[in-house]
Amino acid sequence: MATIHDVAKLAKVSIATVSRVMSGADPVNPKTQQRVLAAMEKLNYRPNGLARNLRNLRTNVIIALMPNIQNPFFSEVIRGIEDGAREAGFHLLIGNTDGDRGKAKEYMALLDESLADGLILTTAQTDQAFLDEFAAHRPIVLACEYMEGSTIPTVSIDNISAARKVVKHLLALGHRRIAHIMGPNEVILSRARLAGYRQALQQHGLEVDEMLVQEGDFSLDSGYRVTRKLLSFKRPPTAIFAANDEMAIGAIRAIREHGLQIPDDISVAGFDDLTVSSFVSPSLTTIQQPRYEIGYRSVEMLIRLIRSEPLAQTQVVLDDSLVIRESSGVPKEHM
Amino acid sequence: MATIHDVAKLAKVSIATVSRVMSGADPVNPKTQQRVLAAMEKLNYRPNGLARNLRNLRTNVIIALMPNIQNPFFSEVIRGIEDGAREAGFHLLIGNTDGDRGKAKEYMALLDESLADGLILTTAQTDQAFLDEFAAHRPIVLACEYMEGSTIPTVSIDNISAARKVVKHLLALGHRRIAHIMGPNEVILSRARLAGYRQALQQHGLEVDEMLVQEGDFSLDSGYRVTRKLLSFKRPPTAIFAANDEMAIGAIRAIREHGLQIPDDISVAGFDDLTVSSFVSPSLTTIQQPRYEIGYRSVEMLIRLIRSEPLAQTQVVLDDSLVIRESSGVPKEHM
DNA sequence: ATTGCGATTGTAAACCTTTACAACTTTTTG
DNA sequence: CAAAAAGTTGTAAAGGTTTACAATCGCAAT
Repeated sequence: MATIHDVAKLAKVSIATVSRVMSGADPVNPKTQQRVLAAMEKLNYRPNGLARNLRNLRTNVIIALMPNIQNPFFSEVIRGIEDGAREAGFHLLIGNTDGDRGKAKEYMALLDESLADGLILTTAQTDQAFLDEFAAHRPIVLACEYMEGSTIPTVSIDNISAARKVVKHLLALGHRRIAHIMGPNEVILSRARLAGYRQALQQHGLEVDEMLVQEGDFSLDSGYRVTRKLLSFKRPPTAIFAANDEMAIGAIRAIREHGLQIPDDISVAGFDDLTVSSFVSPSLTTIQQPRYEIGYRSVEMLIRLIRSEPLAQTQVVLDDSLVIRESSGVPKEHM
Repeated sequence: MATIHDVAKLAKVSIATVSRVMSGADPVNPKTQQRVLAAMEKLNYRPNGLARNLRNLRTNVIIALMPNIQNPFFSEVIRGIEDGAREAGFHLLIGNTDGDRGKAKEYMALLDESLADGLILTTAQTDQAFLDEFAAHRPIVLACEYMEGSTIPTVSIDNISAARKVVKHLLALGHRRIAHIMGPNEVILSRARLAGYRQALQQHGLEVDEMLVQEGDFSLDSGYRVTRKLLSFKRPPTAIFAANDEMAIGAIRAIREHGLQIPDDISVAGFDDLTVSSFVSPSLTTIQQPRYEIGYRSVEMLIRLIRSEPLAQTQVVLDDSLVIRESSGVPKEHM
């Protein structure tokens, strides 16, 4: 591999001049520049990024941590992050934590080893004190989740009000026995959506039947299993609100296998509006959230942090919207 | 940030000794070691990875390039890659190309800038000559796709025979007008699956009706659109074989909207066996391929290449299997 | 006492850039 | 024509490691 010294020697200039030709920061005599460019071409010279990074103490790498790449929700967020990163000249390192805090910490350590410039967390398991401490001295942005009482810059929707919106929709259709399939309890997001569910019922003067709140893990399969359980009750729910679309699709499968019609016998609503949700049958009532934009805005903020530029806003809340499709309808007794 | 010099000074040793304590390669007097460890602890020392990488001319980063992170097929492959990489102490940089060759080349350039040690391509657009040349001097593995006549190490299934298997299944059920929704023609994989489709028909003594071969782009939506077109024909097909599950799910939607029953009026088969494919209604007949293993084996090979270790095999072909579910059945006229 | 050896540690170069500063050349100005 | 300014280039240090090689020390063997 040719180095800058080889180029300098061939072009009969100093290495400083070669560097200047590359960066374009300082003026270089056009003739000299030509010689240098010719030499670089001839030697097929490629600057060594490691040396450059060491000198600059910058890597132009940002890390995005997510609990599960497989979840299509996150892959759209990633797209936003990746596009934003690209535009600013950053590369994206993706870390899959599988919800494992140890893995997450491994990735976080890369910041301290100068192997990455910043970090985006798409799900904070609740080690809030640790996280706050960590974020105090390092560029970090929290995407998708809002952490009560934290000062970490955040981009998300208002999960509580969004969940409330879904449940109110079901209430307005006439449902009274509405179940909730929540995500893992240790995920902040899950608890926020559950809170919205409770609020809607309470505002409607209804008690929450704790039997109707069941925990899943955001996977298709968990939605399927939990729904079978719900259907086995003496008084099964007339509507199910799942904390994400995947679990809702699992629920749909379980309901159909049970010989019931959607939405005639039972309504289903999800959360996230995955692309597939408008293609499944019945198509899914759900909350559309600006996943791409969440990613894009997060990385924008992160890069400002990295550059020590001031943030206009430290907590960004984006709009969501309820998308009503075939899976939710008036309950039977009301028809 | 404390450096190795600070640690050395505090522990009253040379930087070489500190380095030795970290690497554990050379022997160090236990007492000295204790002093050094204490100093590191006290200063909260973290070695600078950039400096280490520059010195070693290694980054421990590998890049995985894919056309589309959003495709759930790839996210499972990524998991395999990521796990394999982690186990070997490598980090994974994910590059989304959007099928754009320019973006792909940008990522590939990172190898020449010493910012990554190796590359896994999950889809080769056909710039075969360029790719062969590029791979000749750099650690590269091709995952998912087999490139005819290339010497680039590859891990994949036999797409031709797998596609043949699907079509033979449909033929065995009695179908004669079988459509194929292929992937983008410039993707090798798409052409392989098309080839399998043709072979199966020919081996059965049937002509290929070129009207029944339509091109999609692997997205749900393209499957939907193409199917509407197929259904508008005077003599629509009695079965549709889509080159991936997403297009198949799009096809199902279009067929239902058209008021037809699956599989009574028309059968559908996909390719990939996404998790969601067993949850949609009707559940999908498809080809199961070992996505995780493809990723895992690819990275294994790549790391051997990076370490200049010999490869036992340069072209690995893994097993696939046909999964028959609800979406395929006997055509009407045969019932 | 001398020699030799193993164990341990230190010195200094190398990895390849970027950039502050100095130096030199050419042009402009009075 | 001298002096100042502008334009161009070079020198050398710095960024933080790893490691080949040399040096030192203690101790056993002769």
